Amino acid sequence: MDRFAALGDPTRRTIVALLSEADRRAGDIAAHFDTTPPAISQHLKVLREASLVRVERRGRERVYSLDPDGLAAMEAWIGETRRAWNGRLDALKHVLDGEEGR
Amino acid sequence: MDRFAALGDPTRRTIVALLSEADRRAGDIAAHFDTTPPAISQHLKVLREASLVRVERRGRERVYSLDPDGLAAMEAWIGETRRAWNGRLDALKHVLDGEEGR
DNA sequence: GACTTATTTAAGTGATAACTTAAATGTATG
DNA sequence: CATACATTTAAGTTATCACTTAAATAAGTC
Repeated sequence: MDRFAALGDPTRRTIVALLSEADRRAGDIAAHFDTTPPAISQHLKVLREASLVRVERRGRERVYSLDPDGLAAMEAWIGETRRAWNGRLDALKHVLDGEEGR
Repeated sequence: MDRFAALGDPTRRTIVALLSEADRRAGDIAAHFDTTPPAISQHLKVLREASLVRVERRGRERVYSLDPDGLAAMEAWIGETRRAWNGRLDALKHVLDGEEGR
């Protein structure tokens, strides 16, 4: 599952938001939801594989933290796409202003 | 289906990229893929409902264009999430520098 | 070392998403 | 106005996803 699909699930998006505030143990993350720990564990696996979060074993606990690289890559894709569109808009403006030759 | 889920599908992401380059008729979009026109039409419906693209009827054709507001909202969410994380990082740096009281 | 605690892995189920073909809608054209 | 064209809607199928419960793994505690 790619990064965008990973963030397509609202539960996973909430997890990412939680981790943007603070690193958290798996159990603490699960406590934020109505679902069972295994369900959250599976979501965390998806986020891990998408390089959106990282884990660190600490004793019998696992502490999750945000992996900013994954989010940065998504933001970059969207930003580039928007910039391409904006570029077209600017080109149109120039035409309307009679500046197409410059 | 929310915006993030809409962009979770690779075909739809390609459609968005195509529309960032130029407005296109539904049939031209479909021609870029191996799938049938109905499949693309369904993808376009999802993108429309997510406010990621817009349609304009032109005779018997429908011209699709990017709706930058949807992309902007996604970029904003990611940006804010990343900023929150960076903020924590900065706070940590201050602590390490012995500036936690300021 | 048995027992509890934290988390994951396994296996199975129901919902949904993406595709297909066929039919419907609406517009241009001879 | 009959026919072709562009696109969508409908209906059905298959694969995938998110969930559940049960079992496994691993690390602390008495």
